[in-house]
Amino acid sequence: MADQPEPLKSAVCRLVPLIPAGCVATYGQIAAYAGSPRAARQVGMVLAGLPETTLIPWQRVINAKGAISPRGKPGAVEIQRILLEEEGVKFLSDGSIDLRQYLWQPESIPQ
DNA sequence: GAGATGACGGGCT
DNA sequence: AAGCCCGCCATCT
Repeated sequence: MADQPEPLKSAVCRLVPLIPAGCVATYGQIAAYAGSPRAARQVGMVLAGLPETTLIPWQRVINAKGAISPRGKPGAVEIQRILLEEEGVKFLSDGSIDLRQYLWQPESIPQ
């Protein structure tokens, strides 16, 4: 029987916690592993909807340019940078992250 | 229902 | 190299 496609929100909540501390993943990467390679923006929407008390490491998700995505909420970008630095992620002088060094490269995705 | 918006990505200038 | 533009697609007005 054909199983329902897992809702994106559920997939995000399952996949993002798999990103190890000290690594980052891109929105597009999460979307692709979630089975919706064109849903990068929706991944951002799911993260935006998380409560501030969430245990999900949302800060490890950045954009494909290796930068923290700007957003409406003031200060949120700064917070994300601090959280990542606390996990050992180094930022370049232009405020971006070297994806060659920090991008999450999973060998397999457990169900 | 149509148009605007957004935590994106990739291509072109 | 940096910016601009366009495609994508769920949400919101």
